Amino acid sequence: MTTPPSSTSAAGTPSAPGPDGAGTAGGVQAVLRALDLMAVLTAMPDGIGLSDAARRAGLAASTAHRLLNTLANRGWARFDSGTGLWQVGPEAFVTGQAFDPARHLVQTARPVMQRLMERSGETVNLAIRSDDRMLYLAQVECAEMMRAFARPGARVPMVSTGVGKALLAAGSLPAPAGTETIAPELDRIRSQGWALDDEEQSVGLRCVAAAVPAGRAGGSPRAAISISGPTARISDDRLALLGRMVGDAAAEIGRAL
Amino acid sequence: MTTPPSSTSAAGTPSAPGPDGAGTAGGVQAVLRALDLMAVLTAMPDGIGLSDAARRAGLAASTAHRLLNTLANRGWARFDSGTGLWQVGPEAFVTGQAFDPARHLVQTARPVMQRLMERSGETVNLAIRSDDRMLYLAQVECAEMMRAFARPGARVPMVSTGVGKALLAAGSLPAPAGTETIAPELDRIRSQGWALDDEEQSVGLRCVAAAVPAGRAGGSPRAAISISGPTARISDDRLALLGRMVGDAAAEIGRAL
DNA sequence: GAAGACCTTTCCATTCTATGGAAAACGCCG
DNA sequence: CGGCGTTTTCCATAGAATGGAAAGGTCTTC
Repeated sequence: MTTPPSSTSAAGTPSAPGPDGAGTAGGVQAVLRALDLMAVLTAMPDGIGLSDAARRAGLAASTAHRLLNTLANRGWARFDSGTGLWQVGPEAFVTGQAFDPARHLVQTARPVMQRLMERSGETVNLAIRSDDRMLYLAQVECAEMMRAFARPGARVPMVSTGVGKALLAAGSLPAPAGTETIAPELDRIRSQGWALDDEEQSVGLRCVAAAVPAGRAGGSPRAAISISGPTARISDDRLALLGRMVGDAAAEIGRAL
Repeated sequence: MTTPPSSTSAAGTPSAPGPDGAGTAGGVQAVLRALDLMAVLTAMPDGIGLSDAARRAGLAASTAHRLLNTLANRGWARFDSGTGLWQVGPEAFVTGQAFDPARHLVQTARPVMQRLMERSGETVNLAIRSDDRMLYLAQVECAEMMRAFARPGARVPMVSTGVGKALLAAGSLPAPAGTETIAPELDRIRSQGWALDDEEQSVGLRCVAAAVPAGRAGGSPRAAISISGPTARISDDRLALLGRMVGDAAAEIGRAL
């Protein structure tokens, strides 16, 4: 059940949730602080010490200590007694897997991505829009070890990446700041069917991308896939071929949805 | 559960009172409640209404409303205005990807898993121990559409699954309750090099599994991989062959770590 | 079409809870 | 050993979270 326009199970359709208390900016303070600590742990996947984490989150050490222990009690953070550092815990992974696009999209896209990787010989990525950036959901790496830059979970700007531009050209709304500056390029993308990121995101790295058509007709695309590799391999004379391949794969994923 | 910083004080002070306030059981109440709500969202990946979520978390509707909005402000929950339901948000996915084993283990294991899937023709899973259960981290699905039962993020008992028994046989500690009852089977697993789950976890589903040797010598294994498929295809006369394949693949992953 | 049922959202006085400073345990290095 | 940075505990206070009640919606039923 993807998006039935108006049919709801039983409840009255609520409007968008607004901030609850005008006095409490953003919500419940203790929860916001705990989430900020989780963000700190996310930024330091190898672990971080208590006082360091407290500093980065702008908290007193005793407060950070209490909050981290609270998070650990539910498995969202964990204390590595070997290194003496705090890390993201297993529950965060479990819950992250329940993020809807990660379940459905990745599930159906991965086989197609795998075949695309085999045919093109390059790493293939899947991303969706999240706010004004692109969020990488999955990756199928090519054999050529060429440390990719965007791991799943990473976010990148829309206007400087293949996946982002492909989605913008397909009419993703609202248009983020800076879209105007690449309007001509978006036109070209629409006519040729694929987008190019020519070392704009990472030096030496080129990406060829295409938007995944929305499952339901009339819907606007939410995801895009890309082939990425060193400029040496993604050469000018291969662009058209790779563009066709990524476009076909994107269409195939769209059909499978 | 994770190990909170230990205060293993063998020295002088007689530690009378409970740690960090006997009044605050488990930690900061508001945070615990918010995490409970996240667990509710995790259990209902397709979304859940506010009052339903409040009921399941044992909270007043107004409290749940406030906490969900707080979570949404940081992107951990999201309100789908189409369905009027609350879901896990993108930040949970981002943070979940920072869970250490998901980064390293999956990264290095996936190519090997892919090859194992191609050679065996069956779905391949990777799991680690989390508390007293096995947590599935990654999956490489076979072409034969055979809806697998364990998606990444799912947790299963150790004593009734291939991956769990393989890890127990390899000496994972502490031994969970019920280990004694399968002691003979563990002996067999050790001698033959692979474990079998014969429809114990899911009817009609057989798994052949092996533990991934620890990266560092002397360390105890933390992960295991399995081949799983319908009993019809994982037939008795293929068991030995599949067992050898999964054992070889596990060894290869261990070497690559 | 009006009443009813149910869910969501806002508001606010009260109470309980989170807070952070201080000091105590701990570990490290010179 | 003595000093320093860190982690951990404790506690009085301030302030934040709480939940009941009521308002605002939507869909159903009669």
